[in-house]
Amino acid sequence: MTISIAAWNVNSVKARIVHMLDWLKQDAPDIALLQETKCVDDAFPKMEIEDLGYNLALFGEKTYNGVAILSKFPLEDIRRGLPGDSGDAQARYIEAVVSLPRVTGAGCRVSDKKGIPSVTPQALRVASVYVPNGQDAASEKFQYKLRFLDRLRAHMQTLLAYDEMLVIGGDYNIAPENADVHDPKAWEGSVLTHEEVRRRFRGILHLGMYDAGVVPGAGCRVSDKKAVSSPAPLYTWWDYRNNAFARDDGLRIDHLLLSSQAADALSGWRVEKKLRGLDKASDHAPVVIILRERSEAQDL
DNA sequence: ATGGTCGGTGACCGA
Repeated sequence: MTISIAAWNVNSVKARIVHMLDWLKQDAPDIALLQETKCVDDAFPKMEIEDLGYNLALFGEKTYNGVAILSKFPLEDIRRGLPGDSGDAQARYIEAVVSLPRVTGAGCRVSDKKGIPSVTPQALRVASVYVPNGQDAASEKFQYKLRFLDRLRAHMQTLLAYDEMLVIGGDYNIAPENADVHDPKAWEGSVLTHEEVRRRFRGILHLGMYDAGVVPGAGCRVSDKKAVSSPAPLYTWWDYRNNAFARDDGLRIDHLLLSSQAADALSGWRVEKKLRGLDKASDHAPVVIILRERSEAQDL
């Protein structure tokens, strides 16, 4: 059994509802981490999504930001807001524990010798994060971005101490390396490539979070156990302006960061680029990872 | 609608 987890900045859930429902039907990710839903929870199109078999955890606000978790499995221990600044009212972080059904053996046993049912929960914690863009390196918004990243790092440190499968996905608004940028020179000094945000991204990796989009020394992971030796850059965001998508003038700024326990289960990573090419597309494409569930043999 | 283009909002702001 595998589990797919997607991160997607939808740029308004209401403007994207048709694309989103098509995607949820066709791609059917088990878990979807959404950003920039841009609506209050009461206005979120819950029913259409629930009808596709998803449980929802929402943290929205009017006009700006807004994050959500969609899950085919039950969600528990839902927490809204990133710790570290009680005065921060922006809806940019939500996390939850996903109860995974874990079928032991070949899946045909009803119970083990103690009579415990064969389907036992396995903890997976997920979070959807929308890191501030920062606007301009000289602006107050950029300082907020840096403080937010410091808080995110501190919170990740807390979560990593739980020693469980952890996936924090979303729009980080950071292109970690020049290889993640179509034209690094043109983006030099921008808030997406700024050395101060790249330092903080590296600081997060140093804690022990793994970037699912990177195989050390090999570039991007494209599918199960097939790392390409000289991969084409795989971007996740293309500006609406300047015909950027047609020129593939993009950046990789959406990421799924994994604890080692989750990274051990990672078997695939891909960008759903076709969604960016549709009419009325979001400016971001979904990023999807595949986790394979632990087998009994690996537990021993 | 401050250049380009979006989306939400409400007579611009944020990305």
